[in-house]
Amino acid sequence: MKGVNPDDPRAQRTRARLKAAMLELALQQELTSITMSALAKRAEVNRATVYLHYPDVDALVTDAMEDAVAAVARAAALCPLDAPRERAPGPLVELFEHVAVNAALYRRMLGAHGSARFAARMRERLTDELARRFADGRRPAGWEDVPVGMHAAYLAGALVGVIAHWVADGGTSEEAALAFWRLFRTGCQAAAGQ
Amino acid sequence: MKGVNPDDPRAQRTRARLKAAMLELALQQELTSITMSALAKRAEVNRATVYLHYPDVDALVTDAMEDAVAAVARAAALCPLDAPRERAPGPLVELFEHVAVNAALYRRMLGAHGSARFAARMRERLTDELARRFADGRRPAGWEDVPVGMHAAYLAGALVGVIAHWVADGGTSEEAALAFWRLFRTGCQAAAGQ
DNA sequence: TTGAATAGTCAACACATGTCGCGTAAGCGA
DNA sequence: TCGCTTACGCGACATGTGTTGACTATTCAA
Repeated sequence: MKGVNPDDPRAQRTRARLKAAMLELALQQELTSITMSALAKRAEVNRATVYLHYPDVDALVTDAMEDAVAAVARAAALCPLDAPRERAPGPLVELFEHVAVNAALYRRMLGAHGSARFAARMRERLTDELARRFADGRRPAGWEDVPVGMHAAYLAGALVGVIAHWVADGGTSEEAALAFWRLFRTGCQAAAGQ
Repeated sequence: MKGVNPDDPRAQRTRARLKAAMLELALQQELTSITMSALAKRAEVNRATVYLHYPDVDALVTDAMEDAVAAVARAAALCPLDAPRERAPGPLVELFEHVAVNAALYRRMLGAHGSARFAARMRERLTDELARRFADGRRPAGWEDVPVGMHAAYLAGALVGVIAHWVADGGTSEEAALAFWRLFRTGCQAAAGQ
């Protein structure tokens, strides 16, 4: 990892091929068994070149999943808080559908042989997105005496926990989205009512 | 990792030395930079011997932290659900105090360069412990239409999320325990009241 | 106390890793 | 188009990894 101009078209192509190769390999084997050598070979890039862009496999994994993480964080922050308890809001359903489509990837990423960096990144993005939203005033009522960061971290962790449990155990995305929404929403409306 | 009798006193001594060496090294450097060679040297054990007990660094990390994980899971399952919202129950406070004492370790374990296996193990233990408790009938009211596993995974993830955020950001264990308890408890009592 | 079972040590192996310096060729500004 | 910059390929190097087989020493049972 020296300095490589990220805007150089050659560098962009190389990174794109490396990320594509990573996603292909991640579908076939555990992350811990994916080597820099195998990545370089599949991406048809010299092994030394990989280190010009990523210091290790984990960094490449995280970058390859960045779009997915951003989509999840955005969807989470878009959920209207006043949706009825019995019907999960659209963005949340779409979030779980996105995870369902890429379930094999998320299972690998969040599993025992997954990526600590990805999991940390996902929690962090979710926490930041929710904290920003709460700071904007759009925060569920009833927890004004809890720091915004804590509240955001609580919900971000809960979402990651439910996703990890769901992709490992199976079930439809509708069930998972509704279960999460009920767990969140009940506390929310109840707190407002007392 | 062939077969080694776990009860053999020689094997027990070796594992104890390896786990101690791991905890020492984990306080000094990132987990990703801890090598089997360094572990073997510090534990005064031959490098080849390490592989008789642990297939990789992550397995050793997880085993070294197993007692801590068990303590956390036990404490979480012991919390009385009817404790007042303004005062976190004893077991929860003790849980956060335990984490505070070992904050440096938890920060490493749950951070970006931490252990996916440890994080997954902790969530899993917490989920199992809570699910067992809920199955025993000691479950917060108001979520009967949510699968027990999902509920347990939600809370386990939330706890891990709060701990990760707290050890990264700082603050007293009392504050953290109370914040978590308020986040959980409000939803809980509110749900029962409607 | 003696002997069988086995955990540990040691040296050595093929392979992966991370990092060089050098040469080539793709990209960009004038 | 020309020339400078630099991403990339290539080969090589020291080090870490995971495994093996032979030897030593600890443990436990007869």
